[in-house]
Amino acid sequence: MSQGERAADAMATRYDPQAVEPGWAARWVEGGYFVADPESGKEPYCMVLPPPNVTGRLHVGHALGDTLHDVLIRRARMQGYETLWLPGTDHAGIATQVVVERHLRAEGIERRELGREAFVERVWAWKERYGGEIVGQMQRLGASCDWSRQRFTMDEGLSRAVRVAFVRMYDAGLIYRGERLVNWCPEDRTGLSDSEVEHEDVEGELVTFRYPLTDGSGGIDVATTRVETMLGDTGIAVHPGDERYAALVGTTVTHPFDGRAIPIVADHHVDRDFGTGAVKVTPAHDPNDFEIAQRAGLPLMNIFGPDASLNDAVPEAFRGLDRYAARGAVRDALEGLGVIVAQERPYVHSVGHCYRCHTEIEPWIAGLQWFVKVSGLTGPAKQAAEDTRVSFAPPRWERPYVSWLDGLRDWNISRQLWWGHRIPAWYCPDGHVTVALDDPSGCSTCGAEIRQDDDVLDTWFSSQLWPFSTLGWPEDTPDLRTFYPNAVLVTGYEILYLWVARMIMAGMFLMGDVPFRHVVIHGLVRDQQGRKMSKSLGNVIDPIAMIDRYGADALRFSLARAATGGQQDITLSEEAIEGGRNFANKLWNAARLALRMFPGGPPALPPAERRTPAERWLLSRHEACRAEVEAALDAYRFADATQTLYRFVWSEFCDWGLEVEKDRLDADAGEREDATQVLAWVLERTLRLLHPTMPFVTEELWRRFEIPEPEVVAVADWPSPQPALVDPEAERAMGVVQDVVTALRQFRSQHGISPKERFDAVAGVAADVLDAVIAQSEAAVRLAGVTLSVVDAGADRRAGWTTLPLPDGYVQLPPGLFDTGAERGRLAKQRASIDADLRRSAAKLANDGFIAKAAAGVVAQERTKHERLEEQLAAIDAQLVELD
RNA sequence: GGGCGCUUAGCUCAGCUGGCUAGAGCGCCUCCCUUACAAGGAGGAGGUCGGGGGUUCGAGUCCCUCAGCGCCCACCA
Repeated sequence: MSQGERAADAMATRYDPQAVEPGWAARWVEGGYFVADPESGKEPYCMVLPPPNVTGRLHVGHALGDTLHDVLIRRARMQGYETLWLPGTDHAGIATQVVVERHLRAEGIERRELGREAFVERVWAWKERYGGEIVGQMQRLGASCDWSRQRFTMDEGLSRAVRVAFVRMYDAGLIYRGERLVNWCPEDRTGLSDSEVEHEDVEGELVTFRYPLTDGSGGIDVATTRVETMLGDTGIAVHPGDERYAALVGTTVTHPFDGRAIPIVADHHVDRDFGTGAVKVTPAHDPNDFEIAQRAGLPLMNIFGPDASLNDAVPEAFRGLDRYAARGAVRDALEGLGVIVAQERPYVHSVGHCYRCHTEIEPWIAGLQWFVKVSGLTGPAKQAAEDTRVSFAPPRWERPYVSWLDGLRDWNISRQLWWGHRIPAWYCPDGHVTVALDDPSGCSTCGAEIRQDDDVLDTWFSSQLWPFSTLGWPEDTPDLRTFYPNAVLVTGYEILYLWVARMIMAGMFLMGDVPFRHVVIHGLVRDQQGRKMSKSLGNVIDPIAMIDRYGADALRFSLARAATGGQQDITLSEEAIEGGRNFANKLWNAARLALRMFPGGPPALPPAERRTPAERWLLSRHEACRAEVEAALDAYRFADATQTLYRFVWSEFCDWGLEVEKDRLDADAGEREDATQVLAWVLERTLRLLHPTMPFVTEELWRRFEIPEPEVVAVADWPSPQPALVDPEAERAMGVVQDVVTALRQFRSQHGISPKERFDAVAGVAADVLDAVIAQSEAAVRLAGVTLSVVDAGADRRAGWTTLPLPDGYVQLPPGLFDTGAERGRLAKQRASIDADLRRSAAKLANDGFIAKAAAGVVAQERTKHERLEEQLAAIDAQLVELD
């Protein structure tokens, strides 16, 4: 008994992922296969992991992204690139702060009581304790990251990068400080950038009420969805060209609650046709009103505190009310005054919400904030896409990217949080600003004592540096020199603006080059009904539970197969993952059979003249599969690549290749060895093609080949093209064998003939495939359960036998095997179908336009088809006559 | 208001530059525990390709239009 025999015999009838996956995950890391060497001289291929929140756990969206990354990087590694997939985590300012705050509150500890320093310490402790979880989960998934290069957005190097970026942008005039209305989240108590605000339609109420003119000559009607803000109105605006109000511009109205005189101003922003054509202006709580006020010189009147309750600027009766209570109170008060003109309800309008806690955003003056001046950054970022230095897959994402840049407004980067990169700006009592790389000891202007800005930077400010800060920037490191720009960025479309666009802007400005050459955009994972996965719906698929149940390969397979670029999102179900598990098992068992007699070592194909037609067919099909996988992955068509492999393994290698070769595996030594080598050769290469998608099972099976070098398939060569294996003749011959077998099986099934019952059959095949079909007839005999003779289709047919027409030949069966009536019915049905096709074909050929205009090949093909159908029809008719 | 995507079998989806009889997985029906695999094998049923119009010899595929679903962007008082 050879070694190979023992290995195969030792294989269980079922593949058990749990038994093999942890071992390989550990072995890969121990072997250092994923550790990049910037000095290797090989062509680089680098990707950075979109950093998950440091406190996060792996969800199925991560699993999708990680799988696609891993498919690309594992293939690139096998292709001989110097690969680096750099992992890490994000400090995720608001999200993490809120989590820790909530946790502390449960212990009865309030953040503010704790104080800034102590609180930040607590967050660090939290991070140390729970931070690494997602890394372990990614390893279970098989992610081939270079774990030795793991980074965190707040580690020392990256914090330095943030400072350098800030200072450089400041020095270049791209960062400034200003007082503006910001998107304030009253729950998280911080300002947000425009990108962090999610607009949603909300049912509200449009109230129209009347402001009395100060001179007592009447009133002016204004409409609003937020009546409570009238407490902070400092103006009324009308369109400059609106004749209805022209005479009133320059006069004032009187505020009904506090008697303030409020000027009526003209502004082009006002839409004459909306409502009454007059707008109340609340500059401190509405971005448009803020701008109108700037233009008209109206004062700001802040009526809310940080929690969005009314402050002391409003009449006493309203103080302390939160904004929703205030809305009702003010409306009632107006009602009491009898000045409400109309109430439209429900009135649907769009309202901004915090992307973290979903609280309604309150436009608010939060003091001086830092902004990134985007006008200096968008141009190169746009240009990079337009001249395809950055390309998108699918390409349709380029347009939204460009138009987002076009409409971009300055980016508010100040966050009123404690967890994050503190803004490197210091202020002295005289108001001088010091921005410095290293903590300064005094004001850079006057030397006075200074105090650092209390705020931290937007999390995305550090994220935008990720493709180069993780490589060592601002130091000029070997990693940075070798791996920047990254080859590919893989991410979901939901952070195209938040993250991708900003990395490109930052990369162009700070590095002078794009951060990555290709952006691969994937969708959201939804459940089978297309619903978003959510805890409340109970439809969340937990990737770790799936790995426990079906194995990581099964999960990866199902995700890769679902990742079709066509539609926006993908659907996933547990059944789909089960399908992946079944496939891994199929592969396992195929190997169990194919390697039964395999002696070990690199498989070697026997010389061409010793290969059977079926073997030549299998090799040809394998090469076609290889080429298709290659093309699909080059184009980031993950689903196509996966599906192609699935089809080849299951429907070709297993269903026909192995089935036909079984005979030879049982034959005597020479034949058996040849067959074993062919199957092993194909299987071994197929494992390599499959490895990026299903790394564990392929590694486990590949090991059984006992190939001395390399030690793992993870670093084996990616299969190279084998054009010499393309063999159309063998494909045609094997096609005929398949047709013969299938026709016989159909016949058997349709007539309820037991699989155990053997009968005679004659296959008539074209002269040019005759020898090849004869060579495979033994297999055909076994697969169809008949005693088969193969003859030239041109020879005389057996009288009295039933003829089953094939696309390319026929099969004959002896009489008396079946019920005549049933066979007549079967033939009649078949005849109808063929007749319909024949008519369609005839009509086409009778069409002069078709003959004249269609490509010659198409016409010739149609003629061949027509002839074939005619022959088939004739055969059936003869058959029917015979039966009568 | 602007833009994008989707609508193909009971379900989830493929169908590239228009051209064999529109495919796959799951589900369903029949038969089979045949020594690689019952997480399997063999066979089968099931589709007016959302509606309408057009271009073309020929349309699931290209164009127009209508309808429905989903998403993104927008200063919708």
